[in-house]
Amino acid sequence: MSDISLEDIASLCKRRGFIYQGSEIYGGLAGTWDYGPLGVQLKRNISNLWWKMFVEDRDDMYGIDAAILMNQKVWQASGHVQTFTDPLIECSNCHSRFRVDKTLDIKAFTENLPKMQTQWIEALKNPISVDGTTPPKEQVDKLKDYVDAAKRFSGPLVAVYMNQIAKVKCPVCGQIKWGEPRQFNMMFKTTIGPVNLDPQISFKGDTTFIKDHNYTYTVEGGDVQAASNDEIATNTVFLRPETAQGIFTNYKNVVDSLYPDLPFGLAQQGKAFRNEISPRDFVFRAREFEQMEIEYFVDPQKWEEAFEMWRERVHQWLEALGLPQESVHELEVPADDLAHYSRRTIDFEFDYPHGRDEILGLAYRTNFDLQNIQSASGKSMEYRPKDGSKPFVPHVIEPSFGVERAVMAVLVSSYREDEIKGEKRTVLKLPKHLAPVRAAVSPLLKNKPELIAKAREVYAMLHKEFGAVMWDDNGNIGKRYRRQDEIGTPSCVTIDFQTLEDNTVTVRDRDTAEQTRVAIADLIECLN
RNA sequence: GCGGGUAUCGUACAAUGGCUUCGUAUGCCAGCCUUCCAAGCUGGAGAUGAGAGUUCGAUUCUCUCUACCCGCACCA
Repeated sequence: MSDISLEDIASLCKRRGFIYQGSEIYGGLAGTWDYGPLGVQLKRNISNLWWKMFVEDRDDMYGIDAAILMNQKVWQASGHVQTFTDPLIECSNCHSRFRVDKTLDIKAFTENLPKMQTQWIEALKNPISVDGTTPPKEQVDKLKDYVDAAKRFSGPLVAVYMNQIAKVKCPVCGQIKWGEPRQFNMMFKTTIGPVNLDPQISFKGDTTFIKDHNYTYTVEGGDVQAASNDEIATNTVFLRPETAQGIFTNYKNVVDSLYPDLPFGLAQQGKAFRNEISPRDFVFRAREFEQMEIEYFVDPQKWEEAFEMWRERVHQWLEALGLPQESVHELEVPADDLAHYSRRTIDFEFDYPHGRDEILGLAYRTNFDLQNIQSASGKSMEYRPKDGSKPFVPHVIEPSFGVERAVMAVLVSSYREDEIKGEKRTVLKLPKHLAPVRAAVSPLLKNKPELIAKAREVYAMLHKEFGAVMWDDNGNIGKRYRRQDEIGTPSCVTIDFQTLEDNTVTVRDRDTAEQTRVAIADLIECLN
């Protein structure tokens, strides 16, 4: 990538009304971003293009728009509740998971930690094993992992990780094969209805049980103790961490109402929320973001051809965004890194200023989600082929897109600093179909009423045709061109004295700075 | 979450324990001027992220918080 920095982009975005820090006036809120007039137009142009390419232009695709708030069972069935809880460690042997801070005694390790870290770091500098030979690479790498983990986690987490060395056994299987401790819960929680309802009180012997929405208390001899805050209250709902589940939960509705031929897909655009530990890199990783997702339902025998079809479509999409081919990379996720539900995944990556990073994903999710819904709801997710052959639960190919990541990639790849006649300029070479302002209309001079009047006519005409057309009579003509360059306006239309005589205008091109004389009658066609 | 850095008009930078509380450029607003690539003139609005502390006095020193950037980690 070039030497464009994220700060250059962020600065331009703020200065020209694309993107602002969320809640900025109150000091901001980490991981949130607000779109200004130009930003929202750019973003919409991108998501509208997506909708057109993947829904409207296809016979096998249908749109839906599910609620953000969904029954908590959605997230229980999908596995999100289970895996998105407090810091956990997993036993790699029996896959039991434990609350790091509750399950294990950690005092001894905490005390020994600094010493152990020092020893490890020293050992890494000169990796020689007890018998004087160089240890195998895997062993050294493993040791590096330990040190990384030690640096990464503080307090109880580190301590638990130390258990690997300190021979604390898994309470379930007795083995010592702990994975890394992890913070799992990334779902935002909220509550439906009033929270402080009257608690239910019951008695048994000398003990009083008080249960309200979030806690069960036991009262013995005057002490009240929280006995459990682990269970999810019935009025708890989660903000969706992905839009995909809104599609899966409506699969049956769509089949029942439209009965599309297989294969078919459902598409959805919408906000999703993740409580990221550290939002980063401008809008790349935010706590509130927008996804565009497709679940494409297929006969399990035919998943590979569908996968290849989408892989090709994804490339067409990236091309339509105007991203340079050399900045886009496919990363085949290795089998042992695949999510448990996936049998194949390709991450599509883009060269952002902060490094190569994921812009979208393409995953074969098998029938994992529909199967889960079927078991959890007790309702059949089977598809009955119209030829009378045996019903089955369809498998799924999932292309998943992040809107902000697309916006950012488009901005990055169109941002240029070049020169016109020895003067520096900043220009966004946005594809014409994405530019927030399609064209700007200017009277050559601001103090000549006849020019203004004519320019207003032209502006009205173009505004009616394209909508996103800007009137600009600020400063002199050169300034206006530069201003429009900076926001990526592809064409500037200028009304001069010749216009008054022959009804032609000059159209100035953003990229070449060349001007052509065009009859007003041909203008719309010319700008198209 | 860990470590490092930053925070001054919209933007990019400057300066200062006080004196009239802050300069420059650009942008912005009003007016004039201007016949195609950031010309010029006049006038104007606009800032020390938030909160505490030290001090006679803090934008400046200290602490806390918040946000962003960089390096890790995380990204199911």
